[in-house]
Amino acid sequence: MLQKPRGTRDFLPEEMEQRRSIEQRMREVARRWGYREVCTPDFEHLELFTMKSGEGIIQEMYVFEDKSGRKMTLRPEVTAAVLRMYVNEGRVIPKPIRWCYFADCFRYERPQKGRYRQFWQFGVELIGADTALADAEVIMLADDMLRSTGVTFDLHVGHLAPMKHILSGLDPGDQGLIMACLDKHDLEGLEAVLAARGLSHLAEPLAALSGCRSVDEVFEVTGDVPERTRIEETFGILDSQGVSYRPDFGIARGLDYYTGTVFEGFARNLGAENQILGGGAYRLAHLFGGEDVASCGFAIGFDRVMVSLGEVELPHESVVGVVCTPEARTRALQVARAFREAGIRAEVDLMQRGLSAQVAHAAKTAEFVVIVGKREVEAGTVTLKNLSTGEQKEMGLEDAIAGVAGHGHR
RNA sequence: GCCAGGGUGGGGUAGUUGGUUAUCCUAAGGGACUGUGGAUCCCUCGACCCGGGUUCGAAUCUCGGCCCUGGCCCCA
Repeated sequence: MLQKPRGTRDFLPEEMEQRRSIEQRMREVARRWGYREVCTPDFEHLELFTMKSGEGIIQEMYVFEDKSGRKMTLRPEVTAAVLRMYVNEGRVIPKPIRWCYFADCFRYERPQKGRYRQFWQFGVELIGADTALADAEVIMLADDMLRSTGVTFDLHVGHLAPMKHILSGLDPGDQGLIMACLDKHDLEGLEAVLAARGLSHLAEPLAALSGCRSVDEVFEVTGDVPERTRIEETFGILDSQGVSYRPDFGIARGLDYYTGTVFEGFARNLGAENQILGGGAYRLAHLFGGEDVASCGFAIGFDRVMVSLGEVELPHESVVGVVCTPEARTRALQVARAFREAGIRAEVDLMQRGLSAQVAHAAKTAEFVVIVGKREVEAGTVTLKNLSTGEQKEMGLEDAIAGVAGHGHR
């Protein structure tokens, strides 16, 4: 049998309905905050992503040549494309620009729990507002959106300036190593790296920074930094609005293009792949030929949210099985149409089953059965049977529709 | 890329000192049953991940690959 490609999934209707339901909650939150949906191509010029993230990412993307020999790739993320779109056609739009997207992305990596080669991200980008409130809004939106799904998570918020201040003057390679240790809160590894480079005097401030649980403590470690006022204002807004988060000034990994505020979210009940949110303030537009513009955004790992949530309860939907005898088929199709026009899901037998088998089948898949046979055709009625109670009654079509509509939601 | 554990009908499983036609449950289709229920009974459909090796004989042993699961690395 032909297998699906590695790291991809098929979704049966039951799972799709759950996914759409959670997606809809996220969309609704984005809408309320004024973030309008955009869509970019599933594939882009390879250059778009190498410009943003370097040549090293090529091995982790689905790269191909099109028939004209252009280097293309399936998108591994959406932010670069949104900023390209902004540079291409968004520059004349009044600022700030609030955009969101829900899109599948592709990365050629080893699959594991919560990590797939095709996966979905729900993200937002706020473009053109360079204020503390802009950063805070995006964080509050991320928090609101994750809460709407019901996922249990921890929100970490930080800023890159304090760490960069301590590390200023070191060579970039060493900075990277040190930041990786801090990001993992690996203090032993940190000490080893520092000792090997004769930088042991940095161990104490870096460890202190990693342990900071409030903004005040950060500046006790670093002293004044130019970004201090902005940082204090951002965190102050979050505090004033009762956002539940943990200050984390060790956030550092994989964030080369972030410029200031950074934040991450972690699902509490997932294993190794538990990060469900990543975002921050960045500047990218200049890479794609635009004027430099401040932006802030995030992406939610939709599939991980779904793994974390497990089974999602869906609203009840009444289903009607329309059952008929052969001579009543024309009338039965009219009856089914009338139910559908009233917004009720109605299904007819396609298998030429006998009446008994039709009812038995409906009992597996529906709450109601509407029987249309010779008797009903002659009387101009239908028989409505409630399959959960077993009650049945012959009545007019309008009454039957009202009876079903009054039963469930939707 | 690294480590570990796994792959038997659509789903779940039994079966490995190598030995007939591979077990059971479930789902699906049909029938018993031509105007009324998921029961019952009967029938049908349907699997040893792929390839090489050892052997008279491989689901079982062996090698390679593919895929899945958990962890590491990475994570734009």
